[in-house]
Amino acid sequence: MLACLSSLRQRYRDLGSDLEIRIGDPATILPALADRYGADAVVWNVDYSGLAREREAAVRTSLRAHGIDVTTFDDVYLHPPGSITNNAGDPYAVFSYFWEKWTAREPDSPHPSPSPTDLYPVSGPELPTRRKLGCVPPEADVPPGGIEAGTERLAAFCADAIYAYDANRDRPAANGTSRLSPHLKWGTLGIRTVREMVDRAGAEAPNQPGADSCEAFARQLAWRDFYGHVLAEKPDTVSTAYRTYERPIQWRADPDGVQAWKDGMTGFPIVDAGMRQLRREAFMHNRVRMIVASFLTKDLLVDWRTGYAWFRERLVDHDTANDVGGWQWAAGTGTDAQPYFRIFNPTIQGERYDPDADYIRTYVPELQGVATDVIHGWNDLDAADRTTAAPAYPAPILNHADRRELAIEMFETARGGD
DNA sequence: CTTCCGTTAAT
DNA sequence: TTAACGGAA
Repeated sequence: MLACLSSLRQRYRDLGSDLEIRIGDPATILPALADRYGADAVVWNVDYSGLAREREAAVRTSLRAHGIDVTTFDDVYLHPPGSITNNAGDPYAVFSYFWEKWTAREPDSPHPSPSPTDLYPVSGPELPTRRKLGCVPPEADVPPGGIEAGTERLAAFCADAIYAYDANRDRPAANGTSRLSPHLKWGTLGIRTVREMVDRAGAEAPNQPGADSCEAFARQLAWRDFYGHVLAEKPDTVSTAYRTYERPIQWRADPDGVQAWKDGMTGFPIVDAGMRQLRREAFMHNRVRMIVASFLTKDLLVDWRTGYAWFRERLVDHDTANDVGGWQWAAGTGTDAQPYFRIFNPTIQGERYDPDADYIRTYVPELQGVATDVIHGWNDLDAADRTTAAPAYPAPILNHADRRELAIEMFETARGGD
């Protein structure tokens, strides 16, 4: 966020103005600023979460009371929440049909930047420090932020890696994802610009697999729009289940298990690698996000909201709609008709998506010199062999097969069975 | 025009 | 298991 503010401030300075930064209640600060500069109107892009909408309503009321006009734009999504419905006019609860409608719809072109006339010579307080903002995690090694970094990342991705996206996207060691999520979250890339570049890459694709790969990436942009639709339609789903069961799901309290999960000390290598990447980089590969989410909810049997809160605190790309959507999907309380008993096996996931265990070794130093089959077989090794292979790495903290049975039972009970 | 199935497919 | 569709009733 600080890198983004710094980048935006530089843009205004280059134009002979500045960015004025205030911290506090926008319903008080914005009318005061508008008065001070004699502004007729305040303009912003709409945010769609429940809290954001409450905030906006308060700011709007306050500005109107001061006789100041408000204009808002839909800028976050390609197709704004509510704009895509099923044939009955209702919101979609399943992605695949949403995707059909989404692809059939012509997207807007990028909007031109406002022309810089009548800029004021403002001077606000300096950027706050990470420490002053209470940044968590202060130690994380985050990628460069800001408009320039975002533009560079998009250009680099669309020039090359996007053609291998479909082949690499589920291989965390390949690092083949776009890494655009922080820029989409912080607004340092416009979604229409992203879509335009992706479409252009698709049109210029050297072959059919390349074009299909670009479409596979566009599908991820559609997921983002989909979860935006879902959250705007049901803002309560930030804290309550999208799908309700007959009885409340009996999640467990397991503070030790949750701590091991957060620390990357569960003894399931792919889970631990993901959780440590999160601490180290404030980022996690998306395939691994699904694996760790399944582990928390279906192996530790802990409420998805505990996991969501941790992601919200640690992820540089935390986005309410995406993270709530993803967590509820993994927990079996969300959109997309899924058999509730579909539970990830962390060992099989590790073998399938990190076959050479390179991702695991990158983030779990205790396993650095350990053979691939020993890493993937960690669950079945006996204690003596574990100690020999990697004395500092923990034994599995639970039995997946047992927990899988308990998870199924937990959902059977919630459905109203015995 | 509404409701009732059969079909399809699901990060 | 179930949303969504679409043709049949």
